Amino acid sequence: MPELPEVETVRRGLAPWVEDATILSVRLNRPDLRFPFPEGLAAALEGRVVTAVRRRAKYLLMDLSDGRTLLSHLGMTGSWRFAEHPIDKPPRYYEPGTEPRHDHMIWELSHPRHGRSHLIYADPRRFGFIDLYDDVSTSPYLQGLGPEPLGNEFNAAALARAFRGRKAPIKAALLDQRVVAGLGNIYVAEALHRAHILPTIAAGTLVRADGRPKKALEDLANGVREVLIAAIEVGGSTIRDFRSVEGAGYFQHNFAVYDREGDPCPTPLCPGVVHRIVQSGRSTFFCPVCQKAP
DNA sequence: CCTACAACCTGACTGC
DNA sequence: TGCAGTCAGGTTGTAG
Repeated sequence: MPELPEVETVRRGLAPWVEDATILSVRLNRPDLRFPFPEGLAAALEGRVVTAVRRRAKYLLMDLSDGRTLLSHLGMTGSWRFAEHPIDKPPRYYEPGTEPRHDHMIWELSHPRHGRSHLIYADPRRFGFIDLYDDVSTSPYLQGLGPEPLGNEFNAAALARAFRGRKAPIKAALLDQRVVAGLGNIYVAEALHRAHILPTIAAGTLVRADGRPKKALEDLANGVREVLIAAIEVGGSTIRDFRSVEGAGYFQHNFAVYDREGDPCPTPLCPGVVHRIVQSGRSTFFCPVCQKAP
């Protein structure tokens, strides 16, 4: 899935075209994604205006004119895109026999300035999901999420509070959405490399005995922020099948370590080579020379 | 509290 | 060309 930069890229791509648009019709091509679609989803959406497109962690939130909010998670392979073809006679979405297999939900939109369009949610692996709330802040998915890494509450002190006493490897701890919300396998690897921290060390070793953060945690908080900002600036990463609303992102060309096993470490003057190990079943990429224990 | 692993799915790629 | 095996950006639940 899309991690935070990819979801933010999707949000920015959707917002200008979807905010203020009326959902004229909703077509569901199957009953479920990872979970069943909410009861009466199509009827609940039809006739509503989308008033805002927001993001929290890796969740996309669409506020509706009746006060409800649609929450969507893209899983590993979910995407929102507009139909490429001209919209003439809805609801004839595709030529017979040419319908893409994974276009699971299609909205017909009418926008006061941009006119009509079809917005499609596709998801080959169907790890994504959609839900609808009267008050989205009550959604169990949003409960317990850590701070937004680009918000004011995220800093070294927040990391120190979360990591104090924890023996889990720092890589696993950063993937924990309760610690900081929105990081995934790619950006954890990149942030740890920027901060020159070995992914295998226990998270608690970055906290001083008095509970205050060691210098390395300042570097880590900065590394997280910097890598996310840099990725958002170029539209996120496009690997395998991720696409933003408007097309490809380019951050994959800037990976320092992710999926670069055997490549020279890009840290200036570092003679190291990128290694790959497996931690809790997932690949970790790092440089064993310039990434160290504190 | 911790780790490992399986499960949910399809598609892309590798090696034989 | 085909086929089996492996791996993939996430989350959740289980067992140990």
